[in-house]
Amino acid sequence: MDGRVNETLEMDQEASRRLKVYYLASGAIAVPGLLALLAHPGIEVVGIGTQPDRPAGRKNHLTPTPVGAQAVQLGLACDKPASCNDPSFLETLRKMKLDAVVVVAYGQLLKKDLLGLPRLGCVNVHASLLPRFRGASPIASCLLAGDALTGVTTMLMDRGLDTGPQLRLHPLAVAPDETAGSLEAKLARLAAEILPADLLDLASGKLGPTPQDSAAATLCAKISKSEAALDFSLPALELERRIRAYQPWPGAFTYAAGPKGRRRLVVTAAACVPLPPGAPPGSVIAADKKGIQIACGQDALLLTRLIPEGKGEMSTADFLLGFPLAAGTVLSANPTAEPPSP
RNA sequence: CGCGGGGUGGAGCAGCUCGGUCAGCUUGUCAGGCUCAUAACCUGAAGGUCGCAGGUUCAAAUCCUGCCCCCGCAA
Repeated sequence: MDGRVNETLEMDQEASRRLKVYYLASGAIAVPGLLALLAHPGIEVVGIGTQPDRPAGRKNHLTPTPVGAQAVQLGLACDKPASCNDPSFLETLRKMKLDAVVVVAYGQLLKKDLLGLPRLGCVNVHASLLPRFRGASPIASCLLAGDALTGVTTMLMDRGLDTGPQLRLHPLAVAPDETAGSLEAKLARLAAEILPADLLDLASGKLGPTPQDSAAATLCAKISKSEAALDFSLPALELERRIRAYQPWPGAFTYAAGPKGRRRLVVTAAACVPLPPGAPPGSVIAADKKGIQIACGQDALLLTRLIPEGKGEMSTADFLLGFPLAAGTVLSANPTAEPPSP
């Protein structure tokens, strides 16, 4: 390549000072960070790696990860190793003489050889204030817990799951109506803002790793779809948090019986309203322009927006115009039988 | 070729199996009325190429073919 010659000539200039990083990431939350690094004059992104394309979507077509898709859009090459610990992939990285590997929502564990490969190590951006919510679902977990504050943490990776020494914590306030989707977008933006500086500060020695307080650590597991079934025997407060935490995925849902049979409803917005105990959980207290009010284990949940199966998102008021729900109807997460089932 | 639902006045739906007063219902908008007042009630009005393009037919929202878009499941 001709470019390489020029690069060499300018080595003594800024080129030699540019931090050479490899970006290893998959999820949407990692996309703004990639763009930020690409745009930063002090950083050279020498490669991008992501998880292999997987069958996804309604046609089960092979689909790239959000990061992979972004790379295509930018016209950049993108590695998709089946495993990032494969010797052949490690060899590719070694040749790049990397200062750092940046890992954001990648989805694979990095093993010892890879962790020790870059000069400065592997830097991870995690979507919580560590050591709280180590693991796979920090964003949803934060909403489920009702935390008012979360953020992103940069850390040097070690062999544990989000256990490496932290570099910096960057807090972010959680809005009362925050959903996993909105929070992810905010955290992605925050990550993009702070990532270049944290990397450069690490390189210059301005920033050093601090061990996490493991005693205060909490773990969060991957979300399973079954969690998204609304169990109205729980308190309304709890359910309202779930609706936000599981939005847009997997989508908190229930079923309602209508003229055409049971219909799956994904609830996208709801509010808690006080209700004296007594009504059976899941029963409709009222269904009007304000929404569908449903009795819960404690208080009631006012559903205000939902996605009926096969339709787009709509307000419950609109939904009711074409799907009348009488007070007393019982909603259940069980798709087949009536509530009193085996 | 993973399974399935849907695109009908601004919004949510019915009608499609058995083509022909079916362009209907609820809601919203506007006007008028009732009322101390109203998100309540009554009367009236405006507003639609029935997703797009072909085809069959005397006649298609309704049957046939192709395409576009949206959504639930699964992954």
